Amino acid sequence: MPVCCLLVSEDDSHKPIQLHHQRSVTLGRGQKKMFFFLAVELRADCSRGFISVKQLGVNPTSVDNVVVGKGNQVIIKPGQRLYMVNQQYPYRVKFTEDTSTARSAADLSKPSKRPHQMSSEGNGEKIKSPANTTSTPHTDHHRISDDSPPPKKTLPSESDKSVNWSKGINYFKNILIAPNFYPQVYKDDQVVVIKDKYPKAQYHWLVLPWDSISSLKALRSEHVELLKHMQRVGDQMLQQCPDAHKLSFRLGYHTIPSMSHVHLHVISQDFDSPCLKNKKHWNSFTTDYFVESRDVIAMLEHDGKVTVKEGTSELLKLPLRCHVCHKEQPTIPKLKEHLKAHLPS
DNA sequence: GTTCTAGAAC
DNA sequence: GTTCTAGAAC
Repeated sequence: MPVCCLLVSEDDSHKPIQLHHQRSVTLGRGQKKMFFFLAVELRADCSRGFISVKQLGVNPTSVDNVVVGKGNQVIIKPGQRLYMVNQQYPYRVKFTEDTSTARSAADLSKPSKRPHQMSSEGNGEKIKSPANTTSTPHTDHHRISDDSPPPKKTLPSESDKSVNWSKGINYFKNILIAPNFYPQVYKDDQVVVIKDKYPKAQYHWLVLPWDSISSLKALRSEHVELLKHMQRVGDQMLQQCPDAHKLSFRLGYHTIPSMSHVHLHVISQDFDSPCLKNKKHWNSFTTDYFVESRDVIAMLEHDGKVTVKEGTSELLKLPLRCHVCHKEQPTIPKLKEHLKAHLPS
């Protein structure tokens, strides 16, 4: 077969993917089962000049304006545009005899590849953010975007209806497939940073590893470097935060997170947010329910694991106490009124 | 994780 | 009467 089929990334995020005649290639099917939702199966027919596209996972795939849908298969011909992950990654089909610029699709479907790499290569890739497209002077190849404080009210979204926040996989699914509502402010080959959908302070980011770690209990010595990296990335968020000089921040973990995917909270200590509504919210950030990132790392280095004291969940029921002056407050509204006194002028 | 709401607290 | 919380439902 003299003709070669190429899937060309329109945003030039990587070299064209070469597809061989009648040989199925699955993109986005990583080592981790949780990423199966991203998978798309491609099979080129070089003699007839089309690629059949089958959406295996829930990752919204579309050809031009037509959504493929999970389990469905469509044909894409030269001139048509294939989108993966909610119109994020556009591709065009090209049939050519020149294979010099192509990168074998086999490379992309290796099990060790993480799914977000299906669109680009290397560490610290840039992130498209509709909110802000300026680069920061702090990094050469990382783009950190949208450093404005969170809006007082969050926008409703279609995807919210399908969110089950208690399951890490769904949380991840939404981070990846609905980037407009879960803006990725940074990502590299190890982690992704998003703004907390329901920020409990003026600045509240989550640093999530691509590789799923269910809870602090699952952490082992081998995770030390990842956790250190997460903390560095968290610190980097502060470097580009315009209010970092006047606000204080804490970086840490909830000992018993409701979301089953280890994530580092980077949160300013003003706790000035309409999303902070109840005792559980407050105590989860101001009691020992919240453990400092450095303490988790130290524990892991020292003991090879992280132990959570029994009865930690009871801390969430403690009376409301100001984290600055430790004065007890009777209700959330009173606490919020009190906190204003500690805000920087 | 959030939203909703009955009933406790005031 | 209103405000606020806590627990069920999602």
